[in-house]
Amino acid sequence: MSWTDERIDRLKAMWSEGKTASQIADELGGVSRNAVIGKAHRLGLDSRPSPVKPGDEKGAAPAPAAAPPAAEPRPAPSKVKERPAIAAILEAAAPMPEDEPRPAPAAPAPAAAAPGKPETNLVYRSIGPGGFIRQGPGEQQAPIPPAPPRRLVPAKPSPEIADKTSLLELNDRICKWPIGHPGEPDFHFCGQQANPGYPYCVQHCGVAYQAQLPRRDRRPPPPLPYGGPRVR
DNA sequence: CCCTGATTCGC
DNA sequence: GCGAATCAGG
Repeated sequence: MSWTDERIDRLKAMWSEGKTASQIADELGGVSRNAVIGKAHRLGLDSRPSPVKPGDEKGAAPAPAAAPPAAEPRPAPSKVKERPAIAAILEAAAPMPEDEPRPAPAAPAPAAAAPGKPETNLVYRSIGPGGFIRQGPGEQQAPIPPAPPRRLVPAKPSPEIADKTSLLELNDRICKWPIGHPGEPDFHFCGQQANPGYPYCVQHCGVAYQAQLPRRDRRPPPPLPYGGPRVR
């Protein structure tokens, strides 16, 4: 597999959505997690919290009196990873200056919502059975770093069709909107009268067909063929 | 062990 | 440019 423009776009999108490299690799298919990470870096996508990158490092506060070891050149190719003795000494010698101006603990934490600013525009776009979120074409990264609190709900069919509509009962006149997840005991379909010409009822058409933003080259919409997060 | 992302380096 | 191998933290 090669990195076509299309695949690169998808990579960028998913990367900025916060998908893990593994997820992205899975959805793109044909590439490994490493390939995704490698590509992301080559593209200059912003790096994400990595377990191995604490952020800052030494240099910010060198040991007070101790020595500036002046970047010891990597010595022998020995397999020794660190020398515990040295590490311990450095650690002990650096009693953490901590002269930073601490914010007063009494400072109120208004958190997300500033008083004068009512949340103007929510960016939730849609949550279909796949539960995906769309945003304007211009917006590159999701303004929702914390995972959206979406959670699929039991979603009962209306009382009139309390008896579940099974796969075998589907025809082109009834809504085929899936309720639940395939394989689960109560998985069934909406079963309402379908919106003529569409596979779903009016309500579910409203969910399934979002107003398409003016987009010249249409991107394949959701990476999720079906499914969404399983609710357990 | 599993997961994660970062980096290296031969191709 | 690509990505497997490797590293290293959670």
